[in-house]
Amino acid sequence: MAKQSQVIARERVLEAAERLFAGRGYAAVTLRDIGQAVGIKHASLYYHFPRGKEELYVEVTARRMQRYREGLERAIASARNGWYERLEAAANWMLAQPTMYLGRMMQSDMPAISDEAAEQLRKIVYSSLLQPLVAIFQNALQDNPEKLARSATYAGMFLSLIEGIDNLPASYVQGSKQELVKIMLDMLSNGIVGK
Amino acid sequence: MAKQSQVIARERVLEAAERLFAGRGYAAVTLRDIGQAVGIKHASLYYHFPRGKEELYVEVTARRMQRYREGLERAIASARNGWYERLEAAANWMLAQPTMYLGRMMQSDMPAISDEAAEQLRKIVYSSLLQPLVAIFQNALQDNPEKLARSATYAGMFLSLIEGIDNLPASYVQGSKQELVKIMLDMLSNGIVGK
DNA sequence: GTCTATATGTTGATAGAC
DNA sequence: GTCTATCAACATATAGAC
Repeated sequence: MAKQSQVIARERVLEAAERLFAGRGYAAVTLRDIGQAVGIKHASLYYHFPRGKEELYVEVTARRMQRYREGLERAIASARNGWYERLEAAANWMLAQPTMYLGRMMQSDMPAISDEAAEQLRKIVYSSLLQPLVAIFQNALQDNPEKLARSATYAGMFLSLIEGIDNLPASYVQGSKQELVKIMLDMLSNGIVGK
Repeated sequence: MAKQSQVIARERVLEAAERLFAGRGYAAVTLRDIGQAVGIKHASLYYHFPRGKEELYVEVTARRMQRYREGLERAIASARNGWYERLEAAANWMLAQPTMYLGRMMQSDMPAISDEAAEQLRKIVYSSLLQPLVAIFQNALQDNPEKLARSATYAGMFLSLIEGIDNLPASYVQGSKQELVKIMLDMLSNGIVGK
């Protein structure tokens, strides 16, 4: 194939790799898969990413998380100014995205790459996902110092619940995702059982 | 090595395989790893499990989940007879076990095995983890038909929260796991923010 | 029951031509 | 920039001796 612009070729590789890694995870995607998706041989990938698969994975994952964070912050900012509305906007936006596979990322992909790369990515992933949510809780809990200090914990719980909605089998979660978000937010507001 | 009792040899293989698969997941464990852990060559594993790695994985995972369910039910039964105490007992018991890696199991291991095996295991996993929890919610919500119908959803949310506690990085969850359980249960009782 | 030997496939990576 | 060719490493799995 004819020589292409350096930037364009590299960008096409990044896009294909991002789509594949995000969908199947680190180990299940081979360099040959990525090459095939772009239309080049896998050996040619080393021209753009001399250090190979891991370098490619780190770069696309970092990129993906940063874009995710931007989208999440935008979705939150565009909601009305109450904590309920902001959490609802965050949840609905996240559930409208392709599944994040956070569990696989943390429990399967990270252990498969070098410790340094994993540590770097873990920070990016959690700051991208959690910080926008932490801000909502901090704002909502201003009047309650004890709970305010637990904003990060609440944000983590919220994130876990979102992930759970994406993962639980359909047979266990009757109703649409939007309805589940309402149930979830109702729980965060008033509790389930009442003590 | 001398010939051993059929049952004993097979059992030793199962134990080693279970420990390895539970810790590292399906793809990251090789038959050589399992053979080495037992002290035999990997080819010998085919004597006990003629259909190879996948058969071994399915058998140990099903076994593990059934034992998990028994332990969970026992922990719940030994708690005092309120929903709060039962959920607390369930949570603390689960967090005292080795990490389940449910996300990895569902998002990485299952896609790596055959569809039939995956479907079979998914049912076992979710029934083992969720049914004991569903029973608690059903009991607690008897007086509220609308919420009672959502018992499975609540149980799923509870499970997601437990998983989340196991997964979130230490920097985001100050405090011990027991304290986190209290925070979580307080949220399930009364909500976080109050509407 | 466990061994050795081997078949067969896949993977990430490198070297060098064009 | 992309190619072909090749490599070493490692995987699952099978055949047959002991």
